[in-house]
Amino acid sequence: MAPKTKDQFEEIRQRSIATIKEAALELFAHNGFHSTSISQIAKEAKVSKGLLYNYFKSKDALLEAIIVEAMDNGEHMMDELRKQVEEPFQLLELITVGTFQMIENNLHYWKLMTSLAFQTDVMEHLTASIHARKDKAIAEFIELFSEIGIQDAKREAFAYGALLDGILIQYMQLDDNYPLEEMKDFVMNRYLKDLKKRITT
Amino acid sequence: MAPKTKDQFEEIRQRSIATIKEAALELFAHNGFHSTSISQIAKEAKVSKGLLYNYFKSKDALLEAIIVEAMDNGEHMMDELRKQVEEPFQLLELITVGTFQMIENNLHYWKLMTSLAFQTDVMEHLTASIHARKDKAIAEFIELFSEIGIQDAKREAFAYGALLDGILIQYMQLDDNYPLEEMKDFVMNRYLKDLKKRITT
Amino acid sequence: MAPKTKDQFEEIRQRSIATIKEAALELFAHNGFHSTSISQIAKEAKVSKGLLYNYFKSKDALLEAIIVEAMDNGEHMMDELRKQVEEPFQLLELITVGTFQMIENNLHYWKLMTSLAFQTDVMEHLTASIHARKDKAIAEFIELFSEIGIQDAKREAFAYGALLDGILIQYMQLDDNYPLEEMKDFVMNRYLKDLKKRITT
Amino acid sequence: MAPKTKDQFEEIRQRSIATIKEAALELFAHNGFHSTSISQIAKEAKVSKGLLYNYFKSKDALLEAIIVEAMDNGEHMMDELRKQVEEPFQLLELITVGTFQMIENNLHYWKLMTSLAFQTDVMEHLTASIHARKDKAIAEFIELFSEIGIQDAKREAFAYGALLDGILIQYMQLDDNYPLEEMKDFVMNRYLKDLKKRITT
DNA sequence: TATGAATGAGCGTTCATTCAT
DNA sequence: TATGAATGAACGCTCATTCAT
Repeated sequence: MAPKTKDQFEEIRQRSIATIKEAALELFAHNGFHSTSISQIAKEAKVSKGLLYNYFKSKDALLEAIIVEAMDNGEHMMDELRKQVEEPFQLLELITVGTFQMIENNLHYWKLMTSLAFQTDVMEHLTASIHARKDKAIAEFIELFSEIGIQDAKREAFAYGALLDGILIQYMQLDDNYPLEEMKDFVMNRYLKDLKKRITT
Repeated sequence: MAPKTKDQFEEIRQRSIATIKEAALELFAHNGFHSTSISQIAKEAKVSKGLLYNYFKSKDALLEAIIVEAMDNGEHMMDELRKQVEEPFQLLELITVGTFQMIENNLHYWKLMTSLAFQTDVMEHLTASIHARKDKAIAEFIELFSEIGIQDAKREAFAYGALLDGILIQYMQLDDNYPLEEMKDFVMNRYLKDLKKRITT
Repeated sequence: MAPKTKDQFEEIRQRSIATIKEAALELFAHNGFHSTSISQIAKEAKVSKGLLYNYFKSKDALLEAIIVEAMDNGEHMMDELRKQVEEPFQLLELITVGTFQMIENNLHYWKLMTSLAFQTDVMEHLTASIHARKDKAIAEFIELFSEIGIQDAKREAFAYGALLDGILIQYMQLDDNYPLEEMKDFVMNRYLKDLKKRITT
Repeated sequence: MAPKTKDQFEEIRQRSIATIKEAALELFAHNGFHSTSISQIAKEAKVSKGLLYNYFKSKDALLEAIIVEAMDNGEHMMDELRKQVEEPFQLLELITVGTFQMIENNLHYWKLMTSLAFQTDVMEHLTASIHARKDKAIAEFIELFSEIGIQDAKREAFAYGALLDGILIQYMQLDDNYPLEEMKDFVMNRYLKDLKKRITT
């Protein structure tokens, strides 16, 4: 007879929200944002459309929640790495390896994120906070190059970032036809080695 | 009132087709593929929806025609460059400069192409011919590196391609916040210089 | 923790019911019946939707309860006036003044009531009791004219009622653009005066 | 093989628009604006929902079109009356009779209009032009009283308008229980007669 | 070749109502 | 008594596509 406690409700809420986000991510990633309907998501999450709208006030808001969660995860990973290693060059290496792993482990998800980044019609509805966080990440990356002692840190940071992004993007498009291992080797054993050589001298 | 000749009809056809493709490209580029309706395209092209469907059997087919035309233009540009310069390294430099120019001159268009490349829901309807042509372009690019005399041509070609793609993609996303000139300078005066040094030695 | 007595429960019930009705009236009056949702009412009343449905079996029933309460209040006011004055013509004057005051004090509320009176889709679900009470009020009004000694009481009562209703309705629609004071003066100092003259002669 | 002519298209358009407006008016009047769905209207008009939206960009716009048409008709009627009679008092008599006829002939429609006038949630979406036209009608009505030679024309015009509105509103609510014929007689043979007496003296 | 009226499936979204606790 | 998660039917609206002319 007694109503459910606040904690019980909160647990139910969180479970539903998580289920819905998982279903949405799965479908967005495989079929694209525009080609995925709310009905599909609700069905995949085994939940009514109405409930979905209890938790997310629009399809855009649902997408945004997913993106924000992903950014949180990414930032969390970075923080963890930073805690584990003090030495900045080593940190850069770890970040590089970690980035490759992230994409390989979740290819569909990153394809989604990449496509979204270029779909202005979708992105312009997302809050400014997302852009702010991207800017912050870039600044931190440049700062890292600075700490390493690289001359012209900004330029080198952008160049290195471009190289990584380029590799990952080509990998996303060519899949198994892309020589990912070779390129990883190139980055770790050539590009980064060269970079190190230039500092220490 | 005189009956039109076959040639006259053909000319009308070609003009209509071109007008429609231009209107569609304009709208797709600025508003996105999914956010652009056939009605909008027809109105922009000052043509009826019926006529549009006379020439393109579906929205997807219209998109495909646009992409194919763009690839034709790109390939044509490459052929022209190849005719103008014999020396392979100089050709690489020209291709690099030309690529930067292309993106800068038509930012919206390239954002569209890039976003499409990652939207599996749209791309999977496009014919295999597109993939074939992309593969061919990559092969030719590797071949160019080979001609230049670079060791490990495939790896270096991919790396260079990744660097360029990465720069352009970051530019597309950051717009005016991106240090494009610096990065162009980096590519032309550092990366390519280094590359050249390695051959001649 | 002591178990509540029956009276305590009843008091809680009555307080909840009153709070809900007040919240609903406020929202119906300002936003309209169809444009007000049960969720909004529950939130405004700081009560759960479930509780609301404990007390009112549907949205329509809630509306009906509000209307019935309003009619009760109106009838109560009339009874009070009748107790205070014996002389019928004076009573008519008081009723007239009171009616103007009622509408001026609660414009939104009376707009709601008026609009409802013409919305067959809403009203047809309300019980017959409302119509019965309206008929009774009309009969009493005619009776009052009869007591005053007016010839052709029914006709005159309807005419006077129409005049008042018309003024109030136009006031509701024109708001500040309506010469309400002038019209009140017209009713009290012309129409009623004429009426009186006709009796006493 | 030839496309339809402009005129043919226009005729088709006008026929469809008229059919849809008729169906919508019928349903709005009997069931209310909010309780009538676009689907119902489309079905009643034997037309697809899509076509309805070809001609009316929203449900609100459809309602507005209906109201505007009605106002046009009303104004047209007034103009016709004005052409037929020069003498202002006689014109007032004709307007009065015409108004009664209008409401009697189309009771459901006027119930709709009246209910809408009090539903702020619906009305606020309608253009200002409607309010402007109402203001103009009021001004002309006052002007007519002025021409008749009535002292205090504004006040008398408002009072007479209120009386008519009041009668019609009560008639709309009481239907067959309302002594409409008696009230018409009251207006024509008492109220208007009194009015006339006051001028000529 | 060319038109645009017409369709209908499906979209994102809302909301009165139910129910386990 | 009291909660709010959950439902699902229905809503207003869009749009790729068809077709008679």
